[in-house]
Amino acid sequence: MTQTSDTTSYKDIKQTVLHRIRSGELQPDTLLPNEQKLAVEFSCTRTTVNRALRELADEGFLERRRKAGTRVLSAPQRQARFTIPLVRDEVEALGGTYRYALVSHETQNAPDWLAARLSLRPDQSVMHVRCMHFSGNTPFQFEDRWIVIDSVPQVEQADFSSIGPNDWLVQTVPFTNVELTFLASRADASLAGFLDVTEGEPVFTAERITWLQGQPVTFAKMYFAAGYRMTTEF
Amino acid sequence: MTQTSDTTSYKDIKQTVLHRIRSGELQPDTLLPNEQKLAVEFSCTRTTVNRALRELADEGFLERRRKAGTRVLSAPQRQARFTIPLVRDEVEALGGTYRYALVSHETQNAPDWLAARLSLRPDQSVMHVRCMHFSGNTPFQFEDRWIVIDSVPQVEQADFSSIGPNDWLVQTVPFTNVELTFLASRADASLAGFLDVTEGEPVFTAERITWLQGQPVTFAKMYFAAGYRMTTEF
DNA sequence: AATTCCATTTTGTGTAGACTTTATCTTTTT
DNA sequence: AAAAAGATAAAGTCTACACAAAATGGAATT
Repeated sequence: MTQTSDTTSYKDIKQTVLHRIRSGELQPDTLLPNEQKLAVEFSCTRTTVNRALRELADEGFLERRRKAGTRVLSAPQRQARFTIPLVRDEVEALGGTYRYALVSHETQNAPDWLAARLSLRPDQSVMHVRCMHFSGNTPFQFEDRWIVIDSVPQVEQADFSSIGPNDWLVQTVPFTNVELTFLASRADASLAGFLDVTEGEPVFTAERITWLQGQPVTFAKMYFAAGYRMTTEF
Repeated sequence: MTQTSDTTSYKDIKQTVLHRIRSGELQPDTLLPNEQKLAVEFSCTRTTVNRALRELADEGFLERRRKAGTRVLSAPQRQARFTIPLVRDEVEALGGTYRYALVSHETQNAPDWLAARLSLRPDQSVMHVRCMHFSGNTPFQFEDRWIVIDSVPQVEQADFSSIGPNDWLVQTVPFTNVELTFLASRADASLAGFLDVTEGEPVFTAERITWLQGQPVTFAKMYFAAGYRMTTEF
């Protein structure tokens, strides 16, 4: 179907099975025929069927268990996949010109709440960086970030006046584990000033904790300008 | 490594390659050896290497192009996977007792903004349902939903006094396409009453548009109680 | 100098078959 | 009846090989 070729591809099978689910031909909780039988039906090998069903299971449509078989999930575990863009990319994708400005940075002992959050010893020192991201001259995001110096000692040589701490970290410790949280917070006087909104306004906020092989690397709060919407399709 | 067997599995290869990336042995933008060579290195077939690299590319670590080869992504396209839970499950996972209450429902012509949003004809009628989700006696979420009757005619027989519109829709048209948006909004007087917060407070809000094979099915705004946090790890 | 064309390399995907792992079901034993 | 043991079915994964598709880099042509 998809290609001009005459063989049945795993993509064809995915599409067909998905169609059967959506049309109601395959009811939720129904058991599918086993791979062997589907292979006969689609006149292809079991390998091909396996890949199709495996991917559909990955995508949250099916549940597969050895010996038990493959069944249609009744409450589809649909998963949204957010691709978290870098601020620069996001601004540019929206047609703006990206501009970065450092607000402040200083090294200090980890405040208690941060030490607790990241499981730091109370004496560990962190670099506190605050900065702004603009789209043209419009505030886009205010970033409030702490970086654990023991985890990234090079940070003491970093020059955050020209490069944002996020960009710097992505370049320096690119592959990390992340805990991401979205919430709505309230603009206090200071934040209202940075984002050019009225004090008390709702602000879409993302918190991000980053770990490198079990070591806490950074905690960031990102406050987005009024009207910001984080959207995804799936 | 993972198993007791003596063959190299695609999981071993994934782990090894990922480790080489994290440790800096494979720098961003570096080209990996081709599948043939890796197969020799890991003494397995190219098929096995292919699966490992394909999955790592899926997960956003690598970029693969025919003829060009496989390279480490410099700005890892890490994707957050949010599993969107049903409200009931979410409340129960947090240790609460789920309770549902219908606030209002009525059939009407689609308001202009909704017709525009969902590409409806101005005369198409929709069912407007408002309801509350509680954790014990604490407000958890206020749901404001429109359902396109032409797309789901059965909705006219549905009894939303006992079952939530989301649960009903999941049962009725389980497999759909979704556009999901997160934002921060401001509690107006009515919403403040429902969620038991002060008027003007920030409210974490999710909007969800659902399509069934190109047909708009439903638009929902979900307003979460104060302090709500949507978290994911990846 | 630019463009078109083509060979080659690399990933993408299919076939055929084997062995492995796990969970379920059945049977047997307690 | 309950618990333990064993048979078996289904998915999971690997090997070995083949051909397809894409895109790149260089050669040929304009």
